[in-house]
Parts: sequence; C-alpha cells; structure tokens
Amino acid sequence: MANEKKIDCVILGLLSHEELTGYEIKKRMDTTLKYFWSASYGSIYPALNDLVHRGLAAKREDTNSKRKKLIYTITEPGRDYLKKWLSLPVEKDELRYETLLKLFFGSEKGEEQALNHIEAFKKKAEKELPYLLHAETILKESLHDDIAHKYYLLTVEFGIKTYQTYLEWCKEAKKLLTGGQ
Amino acid sequence: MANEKKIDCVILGLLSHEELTGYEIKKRMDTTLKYFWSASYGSIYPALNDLVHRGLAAKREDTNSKRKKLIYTITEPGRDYLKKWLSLPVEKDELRYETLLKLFFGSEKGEEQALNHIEAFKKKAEKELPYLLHAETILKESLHDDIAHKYYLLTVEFGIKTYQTYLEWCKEAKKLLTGGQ
DNA sequence: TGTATAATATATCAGTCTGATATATTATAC
DNA sequence: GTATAATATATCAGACTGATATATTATACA
Repeated sequence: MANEKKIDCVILGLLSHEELTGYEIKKRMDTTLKYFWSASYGSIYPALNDLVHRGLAAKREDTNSKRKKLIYTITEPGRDYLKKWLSLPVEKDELRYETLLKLFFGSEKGEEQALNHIEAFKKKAEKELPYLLHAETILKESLHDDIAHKYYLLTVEFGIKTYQTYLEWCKEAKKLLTGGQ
Repeated sequence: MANEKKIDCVILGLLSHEELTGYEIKKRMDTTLKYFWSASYGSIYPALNDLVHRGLAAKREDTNSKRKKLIYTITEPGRDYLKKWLSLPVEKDELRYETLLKLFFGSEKGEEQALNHIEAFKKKAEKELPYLLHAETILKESLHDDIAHKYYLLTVEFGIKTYQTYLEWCKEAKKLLTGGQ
C-alpha cells in the first residue's frame, strides 16, 4: 500500500490535468517537471501499458490525426489511486549533485579544477533561471483562471529561490577557493 | 571512457582519504555525503569486489580486531582513475523531490493536504540545519589543518544556504496557499 | 520539386542502483 | 543475565536510466 511506483503516480498526475500520448508525457517531464523530477521512455511506455491493464488509465487510438497515436486518459479508479498517493506522507526527497561530489573530493585535483566545476554549475543555473522567471510571470497573471496554477506557482517559486541561492553560493565558493579571506 | 560508474567514483573518493570497510563506507554516505549523494549496500559491496578485480582498490583482512573485517585501500591506478573522473565535466546534477511533485498535482486534493506536505518538508530542513551549522564551525576552525577541509566546507556551505532558502520558501508557500498572497 | 533535417511517436533492453532481507558477531544498557 | 543496538558482509527482485531501433510526418531550403 505504501509503495506506489513513482512513475505511475507522475503519469496519473499528468493525466489528471489532460489526456496525453506517451511522447507528450515525456515532453512534460523534460520541460515543466524537469526542475524536480525526471523519467525516461524506458519507464513511461511500460508504465502506460501497466496502468491500462490495472484499469487506472484508458487507451484509445487517435483516428483524426494521420500519425499513429495512442492517447491515454485517467479513469475514476486512477483518480482515486492518485488522490490516495497524494495524501500519503512524502517518502523521499533526494538531491544528487555530481558537482558537489567532485568538489568534496576536490583536494585530489586542486583549485583550478574545482573552479571549473563551479563555473559550469553557475552557467547551468543562469541558463535555467530565465525560464522559471517567465513561468512565474505567466502563472501570476493567470492565477485565478485555473485552481491548479497556484500549485504550479509553488514549485516555480521553489526553483527560482534555489537557483538564485546557487548563484550566491557560486560567488562565495570561488572566494573561498581563491583564498580571499 | 566518459561513463564511469558513479558508485566506483564515490568509493574511490572516500578511499583516497582513508582506508575503510564496506560498512564504514555506507556510514560516510549516510552522514557526510547524504546531503548530496547516497548509496545502498546493494551497490557498495559488489562495487568493492569489482574495484579489487580491476586493480583500483586492494582488500585485506583485519587480523587485529576480533570481528571479521575486510579493509579496502586505494591503489595508484585507483587514484589515477579517480583523478581522471574528477577532471571530466559533470554529467548530471539531479534534484528529485517528491514533495514538489505532490505539490504540483496538489489541486487534486486541496490546500490542507498541500500545507501538510510543506510542514513536513520544513521540519526535515529544520532538523538537518543544526548538523550542517555544526560541521561549518568545526571545519572553519580546522581549515588549515588539512587541505581537504576547504573542499568539505564548500559542500557544507551549499547545504546551509539551500536549507535556509527552503525554510524561506516554506513561509512564502504557506502564505500563497492560505490566500494571503 | 526534391531532399535533408527536425519533430513526432512507440518500443525494447542491458546495465545501474535501491530497498529489503538474511545472517552472524560483538558491544552496551539495564 | 539477557535484550537491544551496533558492526559487518552479502544477495536479489524490481525500478529506472540511457541508449538504441524503427517509422512516419512536417519543415526548411535549394
């Protein structure tokens, strides 16, 4: 009961908002959710088949479009399953930063290498921030159009705050390494 | 060449500082590294055997202690392997927060449930912060005793800054949900 | 009009890693 | 004296990634 497969829950979550193909689910992962979650095709497609088997999602072929397309929707049991999972306490929040790992063992290679990793980390944060700030503007404007927007905004604000903190840390980290005090 | 197994690199990193048993490696993971990395016994023990096979680590039995103990050390090829990995660019920094996932889909269950998840998240951050602040003090005091301490401090400062930001976000998130905007 | 390239779409698989479990010994608390 | 915690190694089913395969449709541009 406590160990729902995460991939099932994310997919049902996305399907609770709109009907989607496997390909579109992957796109949502790589754009909207990527700041706090990710998933590969290797888990999405098998999970979709499994969800249909268990009656939590329904599959239909799109006859309108020329391209072969399998569109998935959430069922009532699927919505119940999602709600149950949402009300269970969070099992795990995990940060897995290779950058910090390489810095932790950094004395083996020295300051220059460490500074390179910090610079690369800084560039990634600088690149992502504009997207989050743009999402913030859009969501604030349309906050009352859809109840869900408030919840999206929560996660966007988290991203903005943490990325800004990352940039501050980069500055301090460089100072610490280059011996400035 | 580009795809070194992460578990091998972390273990070699830890062994580059001191000789360790598999059990002690797991303890380092669960205390020092847990803020940005994790690993299970199911990957540690097989990896240790593999590292010995490839000549990157050496194993010896501890004859002093009464308890059966297998102590691992890093070899010169192992140190070369570690240095090579440290100089390669970071492949992936990943944040995987179930809390944000549940908040993103939060409209399905409503504000109360979302506030519960935020409260639990806050408590976790509040619980971890003192350990990081304590580590900061210790490391700052002993900064010149060991070159490695500067690099440890880098990761501790990252933890402190991000956890403090999490707490600020919790406050804002609650305000946003309870309509105080 | 042809054609190269990008985007859409589904699917599979070897290999990595987790979480759980099993087993056994030694130290500590009461 | 004995229950419990800590030390120590090991294995395995199942989850998930990253890569790859395959095919179709849309777009760019010459």
